[in-house]
Amino acid sequence: MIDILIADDHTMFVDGIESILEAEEDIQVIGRCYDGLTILPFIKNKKPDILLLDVNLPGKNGIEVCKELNSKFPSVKVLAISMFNEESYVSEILNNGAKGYILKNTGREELLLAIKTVHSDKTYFSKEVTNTIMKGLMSSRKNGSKKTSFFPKISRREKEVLALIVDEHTTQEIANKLFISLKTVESHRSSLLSKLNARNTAGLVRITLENKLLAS
Amino acid sequence: MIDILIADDHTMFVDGIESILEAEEDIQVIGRCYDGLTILPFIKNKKPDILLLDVNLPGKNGIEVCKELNSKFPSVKVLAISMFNEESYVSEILNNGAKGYILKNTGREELLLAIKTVHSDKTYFSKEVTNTIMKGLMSSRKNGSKKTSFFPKISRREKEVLALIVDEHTTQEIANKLFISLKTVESHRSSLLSKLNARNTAGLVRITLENKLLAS
DNA sequence: ATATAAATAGGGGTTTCCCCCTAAACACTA
DNA sequence: TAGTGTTTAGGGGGAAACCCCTATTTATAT
Repeated sequence: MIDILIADDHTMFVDGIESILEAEEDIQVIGRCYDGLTILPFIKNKKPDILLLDVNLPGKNGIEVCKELNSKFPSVKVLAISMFNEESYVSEILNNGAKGYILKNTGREELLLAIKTVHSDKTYFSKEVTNTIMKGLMSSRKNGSKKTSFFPKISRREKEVLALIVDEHTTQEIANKLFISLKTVESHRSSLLSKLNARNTAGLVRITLENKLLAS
Repeated sequence: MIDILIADDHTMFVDGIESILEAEEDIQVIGRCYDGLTILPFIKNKKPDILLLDVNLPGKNGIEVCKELNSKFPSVKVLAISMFNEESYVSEILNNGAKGYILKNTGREELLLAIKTVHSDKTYFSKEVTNTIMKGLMSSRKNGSKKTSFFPKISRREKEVLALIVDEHTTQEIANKLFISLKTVESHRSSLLSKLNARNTAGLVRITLENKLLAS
């Protein structure tokens, strides 16, 4: 019997997966989480064999959850599920211990196959995801991993600054709000300009919104 | 018996809804479409009572489908389903004949209620969606405008300047590009700031992208 | 344990943005 | 034809952004 915990904020989707899995005799859904914060407390009580984990979760996103899980409860295998076939998501959650990654547009059969594969301690990636990873690898080899649509990690503080910039605050206002010096904020701004490959504030805002860099 | 056609590109999601609806005796899923292009041909053959329509569809998006459907097959009632609780989506698809709008994070019970409500020729909106619409209405009343956006008209030249600002060009560069004086561009910038009620360039870009002011 | 990255902060300088003001030429339209 | 809005353009000034540089302290990861 494979015990499964589903974590996704879309109730309808959770219901759907559950309905699919109900038909399977050797699979059992032992819990549902609708945000990132309730996952770890749940796992402290009951240990599922597999966590079906949405990458984009409110509260605490899937990547962080996966990271913590991997260090605290490494016996729980994570199968990541996402709407988005984006190289950044895929590589990041894989680097944090996920055993598989499938998209929400994969069917019933593939879902079951993925669960069983991951349960037998192998890794599973759907075909589209594999392609994406390969493309990502290839482009990073070509350009030395700089230019193409993938951004270096933006730190926690940089994100805070970025959010305030997008929200029309000036550097001085941001400094006051975060209780740090004007120069420090300027420092973060300049890191952001370079990391996001932007020329000015306009670019910072555009790139942030177009790539949903603050979503989570 | 209520005949239903599901249109969503996420197979797993379609399977899920189908599993939920299977348990209902008076509801029958008569078809599935995984993109926008196959919906109308399907409906020419079999006429469902209700179309569960994802707003974001590949091929042809939900709004266009809804529009065509409303003129060609007005007997088919559209219940829109979306990941996103965004005012623009909601109002647009409602203006094109959808009878209801629910989010993908609504549960099994609400899905069934929505289907039955729409089938009895009434409209159904989930609570979150209702809130969004109300907010949209209120903000548009505040600034007193005509249709979709609640901003004063932006002139042709202003739009050109705005587009270049969003594209990270400086005032001087814009002046060169448009063969006008620096001061003229500054003049346009200042009109834009005041018309869009922005404090600075960051706000200009954010408001432009969030309201899709350059889409047209 | 020791690189590596992040967060902090400063000096000093240039460029760009934003604001105030005015004002002419043109185009639409009531 | 008078009025409204658009596009053009200027002077002058202050604030903000951007750029170069260095440098310390503190997490984090290998």
